[in-house]
Amino acid sequence: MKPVTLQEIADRLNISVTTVSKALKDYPDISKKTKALVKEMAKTLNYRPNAFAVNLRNRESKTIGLIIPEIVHHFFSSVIKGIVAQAEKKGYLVIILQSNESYEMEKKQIQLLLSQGVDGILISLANGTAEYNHLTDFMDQKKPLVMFDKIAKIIKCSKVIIDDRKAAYIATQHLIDTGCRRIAHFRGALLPQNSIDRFLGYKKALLDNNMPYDPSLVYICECGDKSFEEGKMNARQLLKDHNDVDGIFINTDMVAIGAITEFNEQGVKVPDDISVVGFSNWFMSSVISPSLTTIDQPGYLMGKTAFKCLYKEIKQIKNKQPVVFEKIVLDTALVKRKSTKEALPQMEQI
Amino acid sequence: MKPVTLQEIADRLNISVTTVSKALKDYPDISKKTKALVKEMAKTLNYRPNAFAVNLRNRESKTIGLIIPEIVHHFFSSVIKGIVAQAEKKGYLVIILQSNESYEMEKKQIQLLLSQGVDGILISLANGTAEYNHLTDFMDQKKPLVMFDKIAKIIKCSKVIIDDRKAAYIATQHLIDTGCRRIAHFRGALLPQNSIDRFLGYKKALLDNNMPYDPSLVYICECGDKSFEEGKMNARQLLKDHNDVDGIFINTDMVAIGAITEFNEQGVKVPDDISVVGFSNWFMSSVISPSLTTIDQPGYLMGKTAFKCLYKEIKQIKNKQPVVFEKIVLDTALVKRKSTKEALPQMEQI
DNA sequence: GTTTATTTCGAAAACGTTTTCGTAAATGAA
DNA sequence: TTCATTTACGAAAACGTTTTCGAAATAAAC
Repeated sequence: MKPVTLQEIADRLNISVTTVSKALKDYPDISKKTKALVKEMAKTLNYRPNAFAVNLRNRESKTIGLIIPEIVHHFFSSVIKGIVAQAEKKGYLVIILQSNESYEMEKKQIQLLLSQGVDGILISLANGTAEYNHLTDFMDQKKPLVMFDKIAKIIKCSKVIIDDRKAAYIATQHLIDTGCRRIAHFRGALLPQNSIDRFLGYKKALLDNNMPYDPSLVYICECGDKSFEEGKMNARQLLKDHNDVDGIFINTDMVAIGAITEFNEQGVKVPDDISVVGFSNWFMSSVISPSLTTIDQPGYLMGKTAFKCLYKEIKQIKNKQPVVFEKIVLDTALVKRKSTKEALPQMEQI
Repeated sequence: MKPVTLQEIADRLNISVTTVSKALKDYPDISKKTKALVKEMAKTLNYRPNAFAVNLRNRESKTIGLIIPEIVHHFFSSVIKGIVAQAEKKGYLVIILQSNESYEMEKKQIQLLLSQGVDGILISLANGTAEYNHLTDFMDQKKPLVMFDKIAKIIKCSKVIIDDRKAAYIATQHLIDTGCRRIAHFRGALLPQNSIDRFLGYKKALLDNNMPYDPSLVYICECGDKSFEEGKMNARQLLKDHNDVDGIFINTDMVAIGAITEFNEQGVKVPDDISVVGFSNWFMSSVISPSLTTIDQPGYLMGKTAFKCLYKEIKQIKNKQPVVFEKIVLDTALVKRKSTKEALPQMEQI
């Protein structure tokens, strides 16, 4: 009942462990006859190499770690799917951990992955992360780390992102193009780079259109697991504070859906009274009423790309080649739906 | 720059590897002084045990495998979250694989996990799975496997499920209680147990209420990643086939949302013309219009429970205790929303 | 027939840890 | 002092694999 080892095969064939090992790996210095014999025996005994021994010997686990802020999340679960699918193709397995947007957890988890001996890490930073020693600790072990979506500009490693600033600019411009003249912004937490960039894109679009930037129109939400409620609350507050707002660009779809729900309940017409643009293109956004105009964020592709990037670096390190860090920017697209009005004909076109 | 080992610590302190190992693990036959010395040195050198060596020696990886049909799925991602959280508490890491509802993939993935040396497997079966040798292969290695949600009755192992039949009965009864007299059912694929059970619950509710069971009112959908379209298609077909149907019990929320969308587009009023009850209670269901009456399925709890169950068995096997298989049935609840009418006063109550 | 090249195999070390068992030194009892 | 006990440590084997290196055995070349 014991698992069968190389020794077992060797004994049965009256040859050495060395020969068995080599035969199974098609070393050129083993005769065809022996190879056939060994492989047959391995098959009949249903031999499978002991991963622990292989790992120890080869100093690699064919396993990578993945840390994300939140698993129950349309975007992130799409990313997971992309990563897992691509990893499996290359014979890699993925260990998933959830930081819950907490720096402390993230730190612990990196240590955990380090002591588990993963070959690399893919990470999307927690909102609370402002220090990066845990990340550099990992990279100091000559192991690759690739950041995606929520990154830290300051850290030297490969990154897979979208152009948040540009996407936010386009989203805001769309509000302007469809007639909005006083546009609010529900931004994300203060630290994350993408939340900052989206805010900057929003601001730039206003200024480029000669519209004043008014800080009192910017509301903050953490975008954690209470996003929906945050959206409702912010919307309620906005209606109290400003009765002249006719458009909002919102950091993420779930918050936008909360806001739309609040507007619906209060009898505020979307888009006639207020237009709304979200961010991420959750599936849900296409089925709510009115359906949500939003920025499509390629989660699956981002996961796939991030793994490819990590894989490349794992290989480079293994082959003692210099690793060159990449910054890959994926395309986004504005998805026009019913939460914004039809675009007005532009002056230039008349 | 090499990772520090027990040997390194031993050399620096002029003691043996054995003593270092024992000191770090607080063996009683090492003096307090030596222990202190060793631990201090370990700390200053930032020693961390080589997981590969530990695994090899201890024959365990502190890692479990998780196979689910689909990652981008509200219910399953909730399950993942529950599993990962609970596993981390116990020092276990979770490797995730997605079967894509394919038996072939599922089989390959079990082999992969086996050769990776996971300590146990949690699995929710693919729709296509009708043979179970890959599962018994794994269990033959004296390693525990726990099934959840989509299970196979025939396999002897622990299971964490809900009472699908009862839940479906309650859902159908609710349609009857609110005045529906001709009730259709969009069922899931043919093989999965839960899809069968939900169908049986639907049927029994009809018969218990002296309503005829009409097979032509049962539509099948695969409930894969095309669920939304399936819901729309089935709804369209239903409207063509039967103009007298006034209620539908639908196997899963995403399909129900597709159906409601189709009804909305065709001007069929929900719930006035047709009432709809879904299954799972995706978050989305609370925000679509009309909001969806559905069965709440405790994903997070199911994940948590499944891991606990697996963990118990891992311990039992390690301690050479007999393992007793459990069948844990979690509670569900009917969530009444706007896609069904108010319940009629019952005769008995008048 | 001798030398050289080629083919085929195996001994042994290494990866880093854990644990059994033995033993020397220190302590206690007599 | 002597014997028994306790305390503190280390040698060595084991986990199963991979790879280097050397050595037979065979074939080829002269």
